[in-house]
Amino acid sequence: MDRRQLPLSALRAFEAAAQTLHLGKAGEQLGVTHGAISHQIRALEEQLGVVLFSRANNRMALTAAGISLYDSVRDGFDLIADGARHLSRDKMSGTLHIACTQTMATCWATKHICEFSEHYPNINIRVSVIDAMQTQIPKDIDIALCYGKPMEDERQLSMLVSPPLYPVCSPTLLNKIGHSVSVHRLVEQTLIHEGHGQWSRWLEQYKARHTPVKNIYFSNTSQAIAAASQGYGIALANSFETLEFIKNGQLVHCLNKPLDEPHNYYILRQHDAYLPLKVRLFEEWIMRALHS
Amino acid sequence: MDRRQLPLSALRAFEAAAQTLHLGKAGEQLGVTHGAISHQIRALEEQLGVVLFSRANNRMALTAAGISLYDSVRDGFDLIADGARHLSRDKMSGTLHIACTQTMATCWATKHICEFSEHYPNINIRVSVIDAMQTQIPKDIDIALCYGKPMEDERQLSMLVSPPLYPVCSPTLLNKIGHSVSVHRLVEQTLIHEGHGQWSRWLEQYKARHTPVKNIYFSNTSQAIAAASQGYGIALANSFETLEFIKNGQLVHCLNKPLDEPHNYYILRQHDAYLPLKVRLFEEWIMRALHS
DNA sequence: CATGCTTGTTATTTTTTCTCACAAAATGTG
DNA sequence: CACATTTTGTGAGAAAAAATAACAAGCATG
Repeated sequence: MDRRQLPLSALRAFEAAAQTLHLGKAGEQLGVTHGAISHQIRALEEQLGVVLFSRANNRMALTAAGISLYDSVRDGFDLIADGARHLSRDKMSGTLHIACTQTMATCWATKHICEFSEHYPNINIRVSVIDAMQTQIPKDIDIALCYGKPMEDERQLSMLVSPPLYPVCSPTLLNKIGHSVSVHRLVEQTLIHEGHGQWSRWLEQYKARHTPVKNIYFSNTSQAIAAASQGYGIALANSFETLEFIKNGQLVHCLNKPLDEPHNYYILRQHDAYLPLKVRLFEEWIMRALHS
Repeated sequence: MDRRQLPLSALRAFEAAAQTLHLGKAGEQLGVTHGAISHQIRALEEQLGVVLFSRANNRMALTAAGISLYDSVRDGFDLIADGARHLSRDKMSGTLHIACTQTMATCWATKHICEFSEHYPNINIRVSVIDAMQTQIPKDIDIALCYGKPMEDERQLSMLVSPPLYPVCSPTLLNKIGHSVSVHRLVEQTLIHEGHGQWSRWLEQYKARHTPVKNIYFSNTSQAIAAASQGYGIALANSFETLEFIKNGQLVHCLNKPLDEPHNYYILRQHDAYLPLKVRLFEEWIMRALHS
């Protein structure tokens, strides 16, 4: 029996008949007459070359082959019906456990997580903070938004965005230091670090031999950005992290010299063959947000 | 999505499209044009109220909902196709391990086992001997033919035949003792026992107070029958056990007084939810043999 | 033995599905 | 950039499949 020419309607009729063992009731289930069921079953038996029912004594009973086929068909249709049932937006439920870095939760992801939550009102969202540069995620996390060096792992879906880091500061500070500042003038300002050594690489990339005059170190980027937005110095951050601040006028790019970042935003998921729909939906949501 | 009105044709078209991500190729798989697939998918999306493909850039890609549905549909159809594939007689293979008592193998079951084997030439048969009155069967036995008191167990299928035991002897012996022999005359002959104390119950049922004159004891019924057929005395046996001997003229009923037997022929199977088709087929074969 | 229930069958009608032809949009190519 | 090619979408009509209605036949039950 070729997969591509399964007599599906006949199999559905057979299923109903096998369940009820009564052509009339089977027809009622499917909203047709007993004749329709009879036709379908006859055609099915002919096509398979196997007798599925014994019709002795005016009563239907499954043959061994019929029982065997019924097992398969019932379970197959159950699988399909369950799959179809859970597709519609209002029927989706359960909790989606998302994890992301502190910085992402503060700067970029919140907006998209909240919009996702509004769009799928019956999915409960729980957000946990994890460290950046994650390679494995805890068992209770469905999906994680990470930032770091791309890993080769099938569970890991690279988001293919590697936004460059720009020096940013408050507009006030930019006015003070002047708009067409040189690399050498820039590094005379307070540099706000966020723990990943990115300023060193930026300075190296732009051949800034000068040791920076003053440095402030934070443990994560959102703190660094907050400090920069309040005028305390110049931070290095990418457009995802600074998007809202720049829109609000709290931050500006103070030099058009990006750090080419080998780091990436990526998604980590549990390694399940059957990824739950809610996980796939969130992934799709994030991907769409990134590419628009 | 109600189980009884799944749009099966549309789901099959969807499956092909999801696999190929190309309406033309999907149509080719199913032997239709791309237009047919397009119609079906459109109808499916409308009925489910869910977008299954993103059609941006002249290229099809599954949405999250589409992936989820595809998982279900693919596996569901696989299940059904596999079930249908294994139905036809010449495609069945593997080994069926049957067990029965020594007596059954000698007297009754052999014929049916061999005819079954001829009818399903690709199923290998292995027959093992087990003790009668079995309540559990070894793990490597697929199905067992037993004889004993009916047990209440879901794995046990009573065959509902409880054939009465008749006194039988060779025709020569019957001529010697006379055709219209009384119970009291009968028990003056050599009684051939087979280890289950059935003669005692027969004598009790027919109020034969006389202690039988001579007794021979065998450990199983086939030995007792062989002895009786060779004229050594009178055995008690049922029609299943004596069928061939009576047909051949080696044995005759020597008195029309049956022992009402509380024992039964029954079938024991492994307790699997999915009983393999070959097991069901053999069971069906035996049941049909019994009721015809 | 008659009545009711169940399955089977045939001709016909209804519904579904498919095709064909063309449209629209995007991609790749010279 | 124009043009051929590829791919999906669509609508009317054709083809195919499925369902119906009405009746036949077999069996069971009372």
